[in-house]
Amino acid sequence: MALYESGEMYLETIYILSQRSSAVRSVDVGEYMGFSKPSVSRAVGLLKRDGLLTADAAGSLTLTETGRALAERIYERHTVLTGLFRNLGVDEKTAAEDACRIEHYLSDATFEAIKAHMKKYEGRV
Amino acid sequence: MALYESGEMYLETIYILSQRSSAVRSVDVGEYMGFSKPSVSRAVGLLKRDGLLTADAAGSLTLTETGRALAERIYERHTVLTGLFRNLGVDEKTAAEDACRIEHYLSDATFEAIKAHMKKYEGRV
DNA sequence: CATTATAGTTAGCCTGTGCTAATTTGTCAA
DNA sequence: TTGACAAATTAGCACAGGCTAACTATAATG
Repeated sequence: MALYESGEMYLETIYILSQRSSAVRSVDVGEYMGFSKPSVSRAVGLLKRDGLLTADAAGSLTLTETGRALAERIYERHTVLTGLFRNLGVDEKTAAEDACRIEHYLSDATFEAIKAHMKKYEGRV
Repeated sequence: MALYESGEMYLETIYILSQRSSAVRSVDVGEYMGFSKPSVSRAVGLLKRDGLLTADAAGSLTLTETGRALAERIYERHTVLTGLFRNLGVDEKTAAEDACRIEHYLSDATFEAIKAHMKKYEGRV
């Protein structure tokens, strides 16, 4: 049950939308990500199959413990990396876009090193 | 003629091998990257079609101006990113592996910011 | 000369992940 | 009740980029 970039992006999106709204449906995920309904439908089906989320009768999506943990992991990477790039002088939008692309590919070791570095400099520019 | 991660990796590999050896053949590229001969054959064919490299009768591969420029761009990203991670305390191997994965996904803006930062601290740990 | 090893290509398969078209399902208003 | 819209699904396509199997072509060696 390997999780690829795509799956991580869906989890992260559902996690973010869950914090803004009481109910997250597939159609909301598709709109946020700019993907078609069938693409979301399949992706959600795979995540469901892999035990990372559940859907109630109304189509409202809820991350499982495992799913939420994975989503939080990616989301933390997203925020820390965005912060790193911002600190280096990159504009907010570009920083977030770059973080979004590379957040899936960093090893734990490297991410932890970046995080430690950011912590050390937090509060300063 | 969009160049994807795969194409960039092949160019970078050919560039690296070219600096170590007088002649680089497809089989050398495959061995270095751990890919099969047919995979290399197709990739090289695409790069040839796109004007990024040429092959002589003996099968020796040479990057064109455009191809070499692209390879150097990626290789620079590789070295700078590896240096960044090393500076943060990541071991050489992991730093290089991570650099290898994300070097394709950074915007120019973010990479230039990282490079400027590295330059500022060069000579120090 | 015949055999064998090496290099490259062709054909075709698999998986991930997007898409459109068409269909089902469910709710809500005329 | 029925017609319409919104949400979701199914079927099937495209493309990137790996793979194996099998073939060809060339070079080296007994």
